[in-house]
Amino acid sequence: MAYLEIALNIPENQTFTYLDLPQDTQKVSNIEESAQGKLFEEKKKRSLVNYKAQVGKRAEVKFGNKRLTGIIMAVRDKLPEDFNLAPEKIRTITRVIDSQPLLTTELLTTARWMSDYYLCPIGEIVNSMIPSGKRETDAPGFSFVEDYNNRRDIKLSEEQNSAVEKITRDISENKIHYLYGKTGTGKTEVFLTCAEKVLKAGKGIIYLVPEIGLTKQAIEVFTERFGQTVAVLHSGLTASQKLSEWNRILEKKARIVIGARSAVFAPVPDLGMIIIDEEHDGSYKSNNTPRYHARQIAMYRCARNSIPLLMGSATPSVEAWNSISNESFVCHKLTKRLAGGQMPLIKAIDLSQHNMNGIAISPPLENEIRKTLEEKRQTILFMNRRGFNHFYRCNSCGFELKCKNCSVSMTYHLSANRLKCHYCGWSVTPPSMCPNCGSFDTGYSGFGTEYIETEVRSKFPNARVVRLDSDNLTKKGEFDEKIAAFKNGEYDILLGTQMVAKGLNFPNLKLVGVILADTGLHLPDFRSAEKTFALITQVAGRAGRFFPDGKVYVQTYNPGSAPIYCAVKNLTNEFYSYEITQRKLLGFPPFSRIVRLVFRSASLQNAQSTAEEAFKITGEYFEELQKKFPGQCENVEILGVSECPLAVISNNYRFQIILKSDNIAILQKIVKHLIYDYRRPANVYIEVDVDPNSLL
DNA sequence: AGCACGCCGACT
DNA sequence: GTCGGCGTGCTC
Repeated sequence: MAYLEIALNIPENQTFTYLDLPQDTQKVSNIEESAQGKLFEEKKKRSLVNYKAQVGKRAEVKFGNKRLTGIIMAVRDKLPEDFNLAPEKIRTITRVIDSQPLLTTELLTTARWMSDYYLCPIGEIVNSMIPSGKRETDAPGFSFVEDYNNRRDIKLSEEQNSAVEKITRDISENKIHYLYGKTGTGKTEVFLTCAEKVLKAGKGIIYLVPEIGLTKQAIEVFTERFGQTVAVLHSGLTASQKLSEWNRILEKKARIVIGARSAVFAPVPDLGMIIIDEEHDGSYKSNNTPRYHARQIAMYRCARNSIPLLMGSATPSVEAWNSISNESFVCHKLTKRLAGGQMPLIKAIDLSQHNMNGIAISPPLENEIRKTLEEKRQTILFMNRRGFNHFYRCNSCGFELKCKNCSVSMTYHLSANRLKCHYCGWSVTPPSMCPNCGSFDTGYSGFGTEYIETEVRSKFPNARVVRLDSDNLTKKGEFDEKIAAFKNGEYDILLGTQMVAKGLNFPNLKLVGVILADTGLHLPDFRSAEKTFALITQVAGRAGRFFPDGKVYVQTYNPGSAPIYCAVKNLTNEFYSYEITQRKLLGFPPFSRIVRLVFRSASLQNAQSTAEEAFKITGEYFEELQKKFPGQCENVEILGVSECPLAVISNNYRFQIILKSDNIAILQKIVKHLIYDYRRPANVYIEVDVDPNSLL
């Protein structure tokens, strides 16, 4: 009799023990499968086939009175010594689903590490790794370009060649390489050539792109280059299609996996390299449990497999820039623009110099749009995130009120008529007189996207306007359709959020307008400057690449703020050294580590009181640890309880506690104690976010 | 996560 | 007197 340890997708930090089915009901060998022929196929369709139990396969079990699918974590012939459940309670599994393990031992090791690091039950981890497909299908997820011989001969520049040479010099060494170069300097070609070399050495590759970067064109580039050996994992695939791609990878039929965040779990045998394109992109961080960062997982897998990790971006994350500076990443620079494109004219429009009462488009931008329309060329207007918050601002001097403790913008709360810091909870009554210049002309800033659309349509009644944001994109493929239509010249003005900022080339585009660069800047979030800088720089880079006579207009109330000034003037080094100094000063990553706890509930009282109880528990446990391990817990800060900047999301009230330290292990220990040894009220959900990407 | 069990308010 | 609210606890 074999006992199976099974991880189920439930929010409990434990596995469950089941009995394996008796041997004679198992269909083990392939010979048997083919001999049984039709009968086997029929049974397979009706999900009646059972396979030999093995670690990494899925098993169907009865749990309580429902059917669940779990992952086999261990197969044992005896119960463990410390097993303290009545043996008669152990049930027998319904069946083993897979003929071959879906999770390799390498991935199971990664899963256990993730469970510890991200403080998430192992069952939830392994279930987030595998595609949720129930049955395999033969339908491919995309169409192949059949011809291998079709490959164009691409000549690399000297810079590109030298980068490839250095990166692939030793591919059995765990080095982290960073390919830094502005848009248009040919990073993709370096990535592809490195991938090709690793492939030739008989090893597999994972190539990660941001969610919105995984477009039809991107997939075409890959399949054209590598043909059948490419597997694509993207959100457009059905669960079964994902599963069949997964199996092609396991069987080594596909050796290059391209995909968004979750493709970092691809079960590539003999993995030889992981490549992360657009490393700075926020979509690499998962926004639900487990809240992992694909870069972190990639680092772990590469270290364990002793293989290189290759990342690249024109606007590295501040963490990455810091690692480049202190030489823990090996940097390779690309400086020459290949297609001869040039930086477009970038101009900041200081909104405090214009009467912006009730309008979002300043006269200079309006004039430029008009000119562009007259020339029968196209305009893109970028709106940042929906303006959800209001910030105190002086209309005379542009002064904005920031928290004295945290240096983040204070958010106005109408109900309490107070300005609050969402980071530490400190609050003040809004001053009627500007503390900077004494003016009484103070107010609150913030735009809505619908409002801007209305304004554009009324200012340019004859222009054909299309809006692209995640709110109005419900149907799959609608994004591609609208983009294609704009490219075709069916529209004159494209209104979009950041999703339009990347990887798009429009031959007839002339003008790019950023409606309000400050929106991002004002978010009470330590990454807001970095994000603002990256957005403007990326927009400008794309623009210059595809339309040499193009113009980029950046509207702002803070033309002098570091991220906006540096982005507009193309002062990259200056921006990063400024931002790194700021982070050091305020003790933010990469100079500290953060774990964020969010308590959400439909009941405000429950959310708040649970957060306060948790605050007490973590505080007490921290004191205990201090006594037990003196000297190790010097730099721990527990901040809270405060309302989240996004205080209500889909009718759930949100409160947060922020734990900060330079020692992540201590924070993990404290939070582990809270979430696994304390029973929260059932109607309060605790989000645990290790290394949060934002504090909203 | 679901789902059952169990103890207090408004109704045929 | 019941029907049903959702708070607490368990599932191998």
